[in-house]
Amino acid sequence: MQNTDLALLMDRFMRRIHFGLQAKAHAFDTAKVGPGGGIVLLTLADMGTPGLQELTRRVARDKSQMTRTVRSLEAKGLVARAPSPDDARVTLISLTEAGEAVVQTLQAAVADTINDILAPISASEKDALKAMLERALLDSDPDYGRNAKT
Amino acid sequence: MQNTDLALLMDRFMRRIHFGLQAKAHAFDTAKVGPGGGIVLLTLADMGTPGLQELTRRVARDKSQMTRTVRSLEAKGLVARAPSPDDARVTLISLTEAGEAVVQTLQAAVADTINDILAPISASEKDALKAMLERALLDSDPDYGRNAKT
DNA sequence: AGGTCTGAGTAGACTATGTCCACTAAAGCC
DNA sequence: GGCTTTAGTGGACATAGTCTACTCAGACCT
Repeated sequence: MQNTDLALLMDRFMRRIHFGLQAKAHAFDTAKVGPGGGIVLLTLADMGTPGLQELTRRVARDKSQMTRTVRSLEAKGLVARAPSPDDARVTLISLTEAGEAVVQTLQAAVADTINDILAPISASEKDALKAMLERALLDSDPDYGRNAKT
Repeated sequence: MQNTDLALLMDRFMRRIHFGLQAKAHAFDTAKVGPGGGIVLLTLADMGTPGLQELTRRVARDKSQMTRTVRSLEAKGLVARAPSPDDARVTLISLTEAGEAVVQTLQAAVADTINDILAPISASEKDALKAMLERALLDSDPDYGRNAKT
């Protein structure tokens, strides 16, 4: 019943990744994107060309913060923003060529770090782990969105 | 090879927990301990009476930040600090009665939230998940598992 | 039409965390 | 005794998180 420690384990796991990446950041974070920007870029690679809100919900961060993060990425030439043709309120965000390139290095670095940490875990277990998390997250994507006020 | 998305999944998972807890924080965070303090308290419940550095390593946070977090918890009467009899440099940190009580509520709230999210995952899978993370962390972290409280 | 409401995005202000680095003091070691 | 290491503290600064308020475009009326 004590699932509490699962949260602690995950927290430690995330930090482990964080430090692992940080240790070799100089080698790949050429665009000086930082953790926040990195997550956004990777997510973007996964989503295609979402609106800012979709993106915000996916990475579960605050609207206004996402505005700022995206702006900083735009300033670095890694993402582009364009008004949606369907709805003039939404801004579509997409990776630029340069952004794609950065994503490649990021993915390599992250995969590398994770593989280090997950070394004692077999490939099939890794898949199971991933599938589990996917299933849990897919199931309910409720509006824990701040500002959602729905 | 694409283990990158595992990191993204975990990140989302953690945030889900975070927001889940935040949503009902008013109901249990009577001591207004916040996420940072909460993790420390829970870890403390798990470790017993570690020195500040052991604790710092376990939660993988910065030394000086831990000093501050612990001080704020001490100010709230949730933890106590005492010089180690063995080594005058180390300060041992322990939960007070009040701290234990808070830990109880925290654990209940966290377990509750996690169970919500992990609803589509069977109990045995949860165990497997936990075991996997434990194994991965144990392997590369010499500090893990020490001072386990009876 | 005009009026009102909702949803997307931006901006500001403030708090909390994270990160770096310099510093004191007690051990530990020749 | 001097020299090096280790635990903890404090300061300064950067990044991320939170909350509120605002603009503007669609949607939905009648």
